[in-house]
Amino acid sequence: MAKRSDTQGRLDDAARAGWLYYVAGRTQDEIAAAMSISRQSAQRLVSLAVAERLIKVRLDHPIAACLELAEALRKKYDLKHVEVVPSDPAGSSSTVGIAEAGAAEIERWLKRPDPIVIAVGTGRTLKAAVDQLPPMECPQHRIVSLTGNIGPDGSAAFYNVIFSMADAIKARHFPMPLPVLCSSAEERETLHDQALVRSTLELGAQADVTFVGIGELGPDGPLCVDGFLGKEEMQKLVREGAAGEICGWVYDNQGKLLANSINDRVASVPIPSRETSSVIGLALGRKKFQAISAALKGNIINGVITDEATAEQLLGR
Amino acid sequence: MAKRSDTQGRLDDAARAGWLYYVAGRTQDEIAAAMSISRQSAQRLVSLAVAERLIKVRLDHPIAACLELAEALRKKYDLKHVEVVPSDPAGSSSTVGIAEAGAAEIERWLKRPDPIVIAVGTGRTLKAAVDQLPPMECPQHRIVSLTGNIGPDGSAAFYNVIFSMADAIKARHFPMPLPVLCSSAEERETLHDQALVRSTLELGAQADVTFVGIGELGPDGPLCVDGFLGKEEMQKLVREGAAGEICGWVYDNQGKLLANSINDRVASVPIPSRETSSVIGLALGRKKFQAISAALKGNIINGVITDEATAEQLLGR
DNA sequence: TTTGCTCATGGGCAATTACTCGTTAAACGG
DNA sequence: CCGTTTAACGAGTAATTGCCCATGAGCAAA
Repeated sequence: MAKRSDTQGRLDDAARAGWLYYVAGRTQDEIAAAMSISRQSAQRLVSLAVAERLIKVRLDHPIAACLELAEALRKKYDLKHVEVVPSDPAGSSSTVGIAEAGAAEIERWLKRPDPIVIAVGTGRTLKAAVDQLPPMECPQHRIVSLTGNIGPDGSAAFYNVIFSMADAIKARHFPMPLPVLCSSAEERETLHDQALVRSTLELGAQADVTFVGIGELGPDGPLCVDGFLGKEEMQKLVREGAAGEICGWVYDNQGKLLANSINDRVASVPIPSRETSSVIGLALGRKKFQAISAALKGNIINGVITDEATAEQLLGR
Repeated sequence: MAKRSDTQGRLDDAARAGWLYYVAGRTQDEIAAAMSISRQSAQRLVSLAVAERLIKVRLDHPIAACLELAEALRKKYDLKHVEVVPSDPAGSSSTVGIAEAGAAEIERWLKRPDPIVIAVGTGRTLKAAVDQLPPMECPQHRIVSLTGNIGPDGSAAFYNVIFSMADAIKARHFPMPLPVLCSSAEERETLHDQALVRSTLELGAQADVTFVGIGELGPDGPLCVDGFLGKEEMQKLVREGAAGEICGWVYDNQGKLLANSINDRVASVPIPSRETSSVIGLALGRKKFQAISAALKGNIINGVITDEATAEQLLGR
């Protein structure tokens, strides 16, 4: 073994040790014995092989791509939590996979023994996720709704998810006995001054984790479809640069809340602090791309659950 | 997380855990926390991902192919030690690489602090390996030659390697003061009865490790070239099914020693037990393929150092 | 030749991981 | 519906691995 101090020889040894360790599955002790070096040296060679990128690991499973996309998204937007689910090739439903994944994440939070406050927004996607929740007993937690549960016509809004959720998991729940949009900023002030509403507002601010849907704008967006906004108002919003909405809060394509008459009238609880809690958006699909992208850019949310295709769009791939 | 008992979901989890562990480099504790499972379960998932071949490791280094060939050879012939060196594309010399690798392996044994007995055969390949040995101080070991050092013309044989080796490593050495071939079986008995020879024979039987060259037969094989056998005798041997020789012991293509007049006259020490010691053959090249293959099949050697091309031949690739 | 620097080495120790065992829960078959 | 079988789980423990540090060899500049 004439000269082993040269770099090439050392890399050869590193490759050999790395191969024995990762491919052949030997222990570092065995490698050390086989190469007549100390175990510590074997360990150094293995870690050198890793550091020099000689060994490459890949995951042969559909989920692998998702995890990579998730990691890329997490880095790009500095997120606390990202989940990317495989895209349904048929791609018809907007809740395939994401609902299960969202439910799984909600369930992870619910499993915690220490009491937490979970805030939820509204929307079809979130509803689908909550519908996937298994029956549980979580009396230690509290669920608070960020949005009002009174529809534009006075009836209960369909996609207010808090009741389904509370039903499934047996937790104390705090709905917002309000409409989604008030008629004016003054009315909102009055309504928010009510004792019941005020405590809900305070609870919302304490949320440990928040799950929200992300709504796109335009005549087919949920705000219009569910009758909260007329088409004219919607067109005006879009002209003013609105890109999406979360719990009724409308933001532009940089994720900045618009300073306009709509946001002055939104009765929802302010979205909990992204500094102290996780705010996780559930959304996928080409139609919602702009809304998701803007929400991420503006740090309105610091977590996202989406699908492969949308994740790739968000990464500009 | 509706159903997690199904195999698909479990594999997904395994993939996720495997990805987090191997790609993201998280610890199993972190994975367990992230997936809301116990650390033991995380470990099970990671090991499941490995068992199910979900994670694949690849080594980007020329030596990887050699290591794979070595592992395959080791399994095919149940060998104790295999080393495969990259083939020299020019392929002219029969000692390129193999000499260095052989020297490295000899050196590994020499580095051992506990006293061992090293037996050596003869041949050009082995000589080249020994010439690569760095100066060492190994007074604790003993080297014994398996073959005589007297050539057919009464001079010292060229490729008896024990003197070069002893010179380089300063160890006690035990040459065989004999020819390679005796004139008859009776002469061999007489010679082996000498006190000096007898102790060498006994020492050879105790060898902890043996390094031998592998000779091909035919008019260009070492036995003929070095003048130990005439062409007529060689032709007779080949007709009788001889496929190769190690230390003068001639065997057929199944690695069985031939029961003929040549083996009765070979003065060499019997090849040490493959049950209790390592017998490592050094050889490469198309010409020696048959000899190597037969030696491996017949378990005459239980270790081999060769090159990529020869290894592929041996594996029938 | 001496001095100072760098780097590989091996010992020791703490962290991490793998395995075994007894228990529990779920699936299966009668 | 009940007993059997299988698989998964958690706890505990042994094995393995990662990392820090003191040491000494190799080497270049003084």
